Amino acid sequence: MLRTIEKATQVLDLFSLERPEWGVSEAARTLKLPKSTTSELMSSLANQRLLSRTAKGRYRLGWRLFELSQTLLDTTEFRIEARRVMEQLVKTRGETVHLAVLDGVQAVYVEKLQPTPAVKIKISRAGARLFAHCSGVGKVLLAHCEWEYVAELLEDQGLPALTSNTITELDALADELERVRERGCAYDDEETLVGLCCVAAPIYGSKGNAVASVSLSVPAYRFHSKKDEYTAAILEAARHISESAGAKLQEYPSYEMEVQGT
Amino acid sequence: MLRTIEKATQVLDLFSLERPEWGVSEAARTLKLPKSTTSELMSSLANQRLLSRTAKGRYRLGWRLFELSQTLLDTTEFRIEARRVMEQLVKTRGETVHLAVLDGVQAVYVEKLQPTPAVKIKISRAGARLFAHCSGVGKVLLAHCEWEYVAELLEDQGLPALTSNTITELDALADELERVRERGCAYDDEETLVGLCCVAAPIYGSKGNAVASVSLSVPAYRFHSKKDEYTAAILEAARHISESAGAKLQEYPSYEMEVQGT
DNA sequence: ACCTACTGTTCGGTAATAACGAACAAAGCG
DNA sequence: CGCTTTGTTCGTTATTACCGAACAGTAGGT
Repeated sequence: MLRTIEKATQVLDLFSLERPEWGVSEAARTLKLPKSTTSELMSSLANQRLLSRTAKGRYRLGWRLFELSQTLLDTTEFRIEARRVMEQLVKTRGETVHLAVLDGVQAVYVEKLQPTPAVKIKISRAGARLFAHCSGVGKVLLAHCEWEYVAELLEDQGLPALTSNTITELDALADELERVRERGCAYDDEETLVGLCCVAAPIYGSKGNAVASVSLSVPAYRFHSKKDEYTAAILEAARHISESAGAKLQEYPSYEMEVQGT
Repeated sequence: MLRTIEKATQVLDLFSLERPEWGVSEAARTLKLPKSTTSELMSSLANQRLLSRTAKGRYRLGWRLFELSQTLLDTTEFRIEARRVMEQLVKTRGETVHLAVLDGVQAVYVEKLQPTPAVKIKISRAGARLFAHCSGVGKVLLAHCEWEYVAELLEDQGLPALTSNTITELDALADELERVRERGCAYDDEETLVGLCCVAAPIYGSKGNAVASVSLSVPAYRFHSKKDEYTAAILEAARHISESAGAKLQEYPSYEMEVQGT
């Protein structure tokens, strides 16, 4: 583990929605690093365009992060088809749809679509990281990993209770994941947020492994009566995406040269 | 300049649309670094989730890049309003619209919208980096920087000729940028790609500085006859975005807690 | 089922280099 | 104007990233 890289990402992680701009001194204080060290770190990151300098010598996140993120997205096979199916799902069901991938032992929202201006779930957003043990998408993705791996990482992180329904014991989670595998989808019964339920289903890649998960998030009072209906819908959506995921590989053909347009 | 960070970004930059997956040995050969060094680099980046490991011990870009990119986008004031105006513009004009920011001495496309399935400009995409001296958006952004700064950076990079119309001399560019400032917009007369023209206008931030640029890209044969019309359209669009950009700062109010949704 | 050629990772000793505190100039503010 | 705080620079010390070789595991070909 290279310490410079560790520190560099600590710096990058400072930047948030609430605090998108940092000075060297503030950062140094927060990270408890010497000012000179922090200065060199941030200056180097800025040279690489992972940070950008503001007029006043302060720093913001740099656009190379956006570039890298775009090539990540554009080489994620299932994303285009997933988006198509998700739009369809939002239209027919009128509920919020999420797409997430597993990153370590946490899940990351890749996409979020919600019915135009209806009941909005403000809590989530694309790029947000969430606990896997208490979310529908998270449980689906964990269910398709080797348990040993999951257990080890979860021991370090713990299973914080976000609501009274959250599963907080490793054994209980193991049982739950077994059920998820059996029935082919996961439910979140107000385990993350009181009043919010969801169904999530796995998306399989060309090699048959679960690469992502889609979910339908519905207010609790509306969810239970139509549970089966929602379940069927998300399963079908996930199947559609999975089927075209393998084939979608051919849809990135040449992209030819790195010619620049205007 | 910390060498570890320099090497880390060299590694990150390996990943592209054509080559989204790299092994340690391949990377080491390409970067001309010892295999062990490269292994530690990539392994450390993976620990920080800037890379992710595939099943077979190879590497892909990591989802933390997406997270960081999203907070960058979500804290870029003008983006939401820009998108709204751009959609409008595509609808009324039926031509491709770009949004770009300056990053160093190059421009980066932040957004690209094109009329549904019409004549597509395949050359550009969001996240792409392009030479500033030969593109509409690029010239607009350069025009609003201090010339000394621009000149210095351009000397290092040079002014490669992408077509016979490309400005390749620093003096000529200085004159051109002066014209851009005077008339308030920049033209790209097949300077990047033969057959493609565009008009670009600056977006001003709350402090009156040019923070981004929007452009309208049109095939040459269609452009010249309607040049004035397109110019008026892009200027108005840019003005709209600029006006709401200052105010848009208040639209990110609390975002409250980092509660996680499902 | 073999063997070969490759993969990614581990391990120490060594030399390069990142860390650090102090001194610096510049900007912000009272 | 003077006081504080900003970001950057500098030179020395000790940390630490580098490197080659040896490692275990896999894929491919015979």
